Amino acid sequence: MRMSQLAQEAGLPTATVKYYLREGLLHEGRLTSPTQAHYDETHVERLRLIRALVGPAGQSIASTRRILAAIADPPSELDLLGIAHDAVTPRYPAELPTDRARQVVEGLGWNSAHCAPSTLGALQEALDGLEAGGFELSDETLERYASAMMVVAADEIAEIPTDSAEAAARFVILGTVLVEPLLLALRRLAQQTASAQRFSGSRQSG
Amino acid sequence: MRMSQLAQEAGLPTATVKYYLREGLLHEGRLTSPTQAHYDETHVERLRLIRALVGPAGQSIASTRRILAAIADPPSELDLLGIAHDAVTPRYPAELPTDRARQVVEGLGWNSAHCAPSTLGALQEALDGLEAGGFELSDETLERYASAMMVVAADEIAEIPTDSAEAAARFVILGTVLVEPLLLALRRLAQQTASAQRFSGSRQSG
DNA sequence: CAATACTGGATAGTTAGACTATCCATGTCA
DNA sequence: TGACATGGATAGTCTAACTATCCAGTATTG
Repeated sequence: MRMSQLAQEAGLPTATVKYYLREGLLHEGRLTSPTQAHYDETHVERLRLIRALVGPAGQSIASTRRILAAIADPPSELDLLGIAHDAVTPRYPAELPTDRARQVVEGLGWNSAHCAPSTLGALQEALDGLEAGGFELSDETLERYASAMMVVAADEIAEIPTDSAEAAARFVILGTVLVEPLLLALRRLAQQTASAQRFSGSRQSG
Repeated sequence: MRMSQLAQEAGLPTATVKYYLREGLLHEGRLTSPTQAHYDETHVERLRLIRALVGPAGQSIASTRRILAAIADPPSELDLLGIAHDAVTPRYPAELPTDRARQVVEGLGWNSAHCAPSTLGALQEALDGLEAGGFELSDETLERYASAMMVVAADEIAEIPTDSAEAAARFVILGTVLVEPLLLALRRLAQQTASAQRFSGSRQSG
């Protein structure tokens, strides 16, 4: 198919498709002449993936490019997560001390040596944010949250496909990013459900 | 204190403080003359909160304004969550059908009538995103994720302070937003921990 | 085979969001 | 008194993500 049809299939203006081509998010079509190209189903799928990443998953174009690159050139299983997380985690100021984050991680019985610095930075920022908002989480609460997320994470790690490096990379990298909005939506729905139970039934729709 | 000192306490340029004043995020200082004003500790705290919201919590200025307004003018406990979630959830296209989201919620044994439309929209988008990425979550996996988030949510709902409407509003609204980055960070750390366990020990730092 | 429409690629322009800089008529204080 | 700071208004900057225009080169149609 040609570009206008590709754009139509993906529900995007051709100008946007051209933009994604320029930005290297979408692979080139097969040139049939110096000024004409053909696109196929892989382009349609890629566009859908791009939209999912920059839409619900909230990734930037630059981050999406890194994610797609990591999938296309799969790293070894050993540092898959590191690369996935680094591709996705914004840079934190290197001077941000992560003492408290480390302390929390160790307190949970996890080994902070296994944790990427950028992820520890993210935890530190989250803790700082809560503090700025006047929240203090008890250790027990933090532990409950952490074990809840461990349930999710253990599940995900267990389900990493082992048949091919490509499949594993795709699973880990996309799973990292695409499951985030799912979890946040589930949390809110759970809050609404729990709230309805606590305030026994009648709540106005908000 | 005066503006330059306020800005210094918060670690921000005065131009930014002025901007937040203009945008209505920061309450006015007490005028001591037509062109001079005094600020106090509440302004410093407010600035810290604003930075936490627009920083780690990733909220926009407009969303931050809604959040602060909801805290300042606390709604009843009954529709607190609805307002908190609406203040925070981006608008979803109204025509987006949420059939599947409803079905998932009901399948979890929750009552979709207790769920805000915007939150169902968020769930639907998350599910669509996963599908676009070629993921299919089994019902069991979805259930495990949902119950993990219910652990978190039930905890939060149970801890809503009951002494004052202000305290409750602050807890719910800020908790909704500020805990999100915490959960995402914990999930990644849990993944790294689980991964290290699965691949028995030696993983390069990423 | 000429007229027309469309294509891919390059380049420039737009929009929105979040600041940032400049001005200026007061205040303040050494 | 006079240098400097302040609050408020206004305009400018910067980045990200598109969007519009242009143009030479096909494809297509009568």
